[in-house]
Amino acid sequence: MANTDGPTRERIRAASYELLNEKGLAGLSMRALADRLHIKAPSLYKHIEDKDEIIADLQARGLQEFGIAIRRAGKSRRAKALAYRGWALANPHLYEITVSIPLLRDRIPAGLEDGVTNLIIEITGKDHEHARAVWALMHGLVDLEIAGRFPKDADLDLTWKRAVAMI
Amino acid sequence: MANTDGPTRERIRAASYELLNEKGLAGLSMRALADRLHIKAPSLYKHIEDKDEIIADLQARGLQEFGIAIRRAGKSRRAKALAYRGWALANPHLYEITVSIPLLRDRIPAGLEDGVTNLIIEITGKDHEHARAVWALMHGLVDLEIAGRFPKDADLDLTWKRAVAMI
DNA sequence: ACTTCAGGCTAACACTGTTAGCGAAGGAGA
DNA sequence: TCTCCTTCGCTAACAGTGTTAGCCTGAAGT
Repeated sequence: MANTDGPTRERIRAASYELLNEKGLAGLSMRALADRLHIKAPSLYKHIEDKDEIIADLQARGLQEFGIAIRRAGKSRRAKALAYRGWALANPHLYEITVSIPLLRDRIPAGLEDGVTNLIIEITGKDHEHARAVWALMHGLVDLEIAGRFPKDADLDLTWKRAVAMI
Repeated sequence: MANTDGPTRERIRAASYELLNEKGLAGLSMRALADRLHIKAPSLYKHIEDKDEIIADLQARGLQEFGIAIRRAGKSRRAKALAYRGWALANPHLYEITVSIPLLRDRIPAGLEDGVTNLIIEITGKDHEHARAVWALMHGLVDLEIAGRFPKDADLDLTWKRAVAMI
């Protein structure tokens, strides 16, 4: 029987977190992960079900840490918005894994996604439709910035200032 | 010598366009592409350099068709915004290939990316910073919608109405 | 008729996630 | 202590990915 909750499993989770942050989503392969733990890739499957379990775990950690960062930020909409950008740029791979591949809803703790969504709604203080637009605005800015879609000489600080003013 | 501009190359381009729209980015493999042309995968390399050439070609077509759709829309900001959403939802895979993987700038026609960027700036009629925020807003809305991040019961028509009002 | 070459082909390589099955180490019970 | 069973490593392998090397055939040019 596979050990799905032992100390090795915890080490796998920790190593995958490091690997993601260092090498990005594309660098997160089962063999690279196994190398880091000085075991062979197939041995990972004695402790976890499949790669999606690792993905889901990282998505959950991403959502959680993101939520904490937003909560910690100052109360003003401006502070929250800058915290959004700041966290995403500081953790681009963690941000990527939560937004640019399908969210494995069945395998992350219930309520986690809603918790983050509600957090954004609280920030705006208005209705859900407005909150979604604000969320989309911040997500779009970060996504385009990380993807390098804005020209190098773009003044993104100023762009964010304008964006916050639009809210 | 490889034939890099013959009729077969044109057929490869056409087939890759179909394949992308039918099966999505994940379904666009060299072997699947070759199957559609009734040849074997390695034979593709007699006509093209590598897969990135196909990706770049599709990104260029995406940008071009997107630009046309936006230009054709009514002059109002609202009409333009709805055209943005409409085109992206009607061509999700083409939209995806232009925004969710790195844009192969060195391999798409010069000026194409700037053309689309300028188009968005024209829509807002304001400065670049404002235009970028508007672009991010629309991109974010579409990206989150395609990724299924909004709840099923979300009224996205209304969300877009609010978003347009924010512009 | 001879040569050249475009454009197919198969075999293979390095990579991906994953499964089957083997073997050694350690603990539990007689 | 002997035996048994579980845990947890391992290698070999499979199907998939993009890609390269090298072979062969048919057609076109001189």
